[in-house]
Amino acid sequence: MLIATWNINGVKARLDALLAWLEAASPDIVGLQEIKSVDETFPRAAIEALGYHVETHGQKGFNGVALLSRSKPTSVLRGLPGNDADDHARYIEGLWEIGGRRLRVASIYLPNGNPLGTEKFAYKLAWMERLIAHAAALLAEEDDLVLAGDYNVIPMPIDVANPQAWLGDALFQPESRGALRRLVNLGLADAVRLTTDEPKTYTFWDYQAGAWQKNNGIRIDHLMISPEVQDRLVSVGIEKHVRGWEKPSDHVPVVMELQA
DNA sequence: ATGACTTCTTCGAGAAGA
Repeated sequence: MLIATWNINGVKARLDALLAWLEAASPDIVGLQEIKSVDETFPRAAIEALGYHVETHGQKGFNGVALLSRSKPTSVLRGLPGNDADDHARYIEGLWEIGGRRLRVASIYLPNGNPLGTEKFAYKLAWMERLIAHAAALLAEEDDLVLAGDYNVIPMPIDVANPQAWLGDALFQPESRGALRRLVNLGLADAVRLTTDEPKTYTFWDYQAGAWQKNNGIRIDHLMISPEVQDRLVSVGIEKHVRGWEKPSDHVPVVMELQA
């Protein structure tokens, strides 16, 4: 079974790339972020034609997350619990019952948080606290759990080509990294780092200043997995070649294989 | 370097991203 995450940076601008990647990689469950679409205009028909069920949590203009899956989820949660006043579409969670097991997969678009010293950074940190609280509740269920998404956090210096350049950025602040560690310390694991300690392992390259050509990247898209899923982990791959496609997203998919 | 790109708003320049 293949589970993936991809910040697609606009599902309508990226539809051809999405369809091509779904056909090539044939994932079973995909969490998308930054669909930049409302639910009504999400291009679901073209995706359904490839055999996927589509669940969206959209928003006008920016943000927005979705779950694509070979089988229909038995339930779906839209929005991260813990603050009814938060109207950003950044969280969708599905529950599947497959082969007698219960599997939860969330698609997460964690706030960017820049610039520092503004309410945007406070919102990021508060959102991370809500995510930690919700993850703790989910882990207590002891079902298979995957928190997949664009975390907008660089975990460690090894995960960035030029650490010095990010010292003043919300993605690399001690508070952001500490909150990510506290999420992991609940019992989740970063699937990429369970399988490789290779440096220069990135998931995002800026459109600007030739970042892709220079491999000036960062690793911010993560598959965070519960102990039950860790036990079934076979392999993890970063679909780096997708960044070289025509009209690419600035992020690439991250995929893991689990034992059936 | 308040830059550089890119998408979305919706037809033009601004917001947002990372």
